[in-house]
Amino acid sequence: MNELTDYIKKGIPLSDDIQNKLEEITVEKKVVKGEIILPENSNKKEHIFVASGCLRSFYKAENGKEHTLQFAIKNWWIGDYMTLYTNDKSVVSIESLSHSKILVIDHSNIEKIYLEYPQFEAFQRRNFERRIATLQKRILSLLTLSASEKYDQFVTDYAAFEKVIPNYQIASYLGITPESLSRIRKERINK
Amino acid sequence: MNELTDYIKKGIPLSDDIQNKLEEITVEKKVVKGEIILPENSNKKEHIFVASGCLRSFYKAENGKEHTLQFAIKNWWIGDYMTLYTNDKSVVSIESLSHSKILVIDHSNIEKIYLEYPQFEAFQRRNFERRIATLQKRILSLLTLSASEKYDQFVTDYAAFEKVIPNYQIASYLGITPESLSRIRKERINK
DNA sequence: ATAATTTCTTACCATAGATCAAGTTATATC
DNA sequence: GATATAACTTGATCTATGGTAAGAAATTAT
Repeated sequence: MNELTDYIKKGIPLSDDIQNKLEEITVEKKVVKGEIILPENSNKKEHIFVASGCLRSFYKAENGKEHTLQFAIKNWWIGDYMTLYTNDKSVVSIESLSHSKILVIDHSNIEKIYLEYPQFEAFQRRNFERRIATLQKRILSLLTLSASEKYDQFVTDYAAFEKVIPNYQIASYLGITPESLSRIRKERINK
Repeated sequence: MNELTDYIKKGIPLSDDIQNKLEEITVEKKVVKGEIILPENSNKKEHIFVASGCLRSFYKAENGKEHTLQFAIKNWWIGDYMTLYTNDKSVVSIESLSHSKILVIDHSNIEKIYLEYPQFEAFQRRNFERRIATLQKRILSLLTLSASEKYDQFVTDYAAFEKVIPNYQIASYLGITPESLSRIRKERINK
């Protein structure tokens, strides 16, 4: 297992001083399963850090179908990056898939911490470099793998969270239908 | 056009002081069409800034097929982020699609500049946030759009570079075959 | 516990896009 | 400018995955 795969599975925990600072200007929030943390079409620009549990961001297409952009597990950040630096309203929704503990930090507040704590800026810069790597890895998967291969990879990378994430959401993350995923899972059992 | 689309089209130019500093520790390099800047299976950890021209990074699958991960145009950064923090050899190749001017900076050198120039750290952190946004936007396209819709979006975002980029590479970026792209282009002409 | 709702499975049919193959046009090389 | 090579097009067929529908299983609410 290389460091990228390791990062995908575990994220990078905050150092104590940064976590303390973040908790100073925000509150660790407990959310329950199904709770919407950021709705679509919101004006909020927020960064969410997952202390425990599991969140997901998803895009709702015009035809009503949901497409999962990201699952965020312990030590991961999640937010609507696509509208962070625009005046547009949020394009994704973020919901909790389990009882979770999260830090919700407004973008303008986080910018203040960057100024105050250069080590946080450095931490995030490296963190973002790894995020770029995982996103590129996913793009390559979408470009090169069959439905069944994508599912294999998902199970490897998100093993611990399979129980929390319903299959239809896994399907929507992989870009396949729930029916196809069901067929793929059947093959696995039979062989 | 929102700021994200704007960023996709133009990138973010370096400020003069950062550009000077980067040129101090590296050299602006001229590369010709077809030149390989970073081969796959290399041990190099390099960041490349495109001053002019067009580069692309691509992954070569076992079956020999090439999958384009990124086109980098003026003011864009390109590199193998997937192996930046691992001991693995580079998984993508980077080549020039035109006569281009680039800055090639070793990862260990760039880390030094981050330490010396906090404003460069801040610049890159924001830059990476936008990168994450564009990558997520592409993932949503791959999840939600038909071949023809993906091509429409590509033409909008990369309009200026259509002439430099051969169609089979556009196809490999969109995750379709050159034959399919050819049929899509035919439809456009007929309507 | 029972009912209501949501998620998952399975079967059958439909289709977007892939593959194969052959020709055409464009680009690079001598 | 002729020739070789690479890129593009077009048609015929194939296939992986999607869509529809209906029932089974699991989860949630009463």
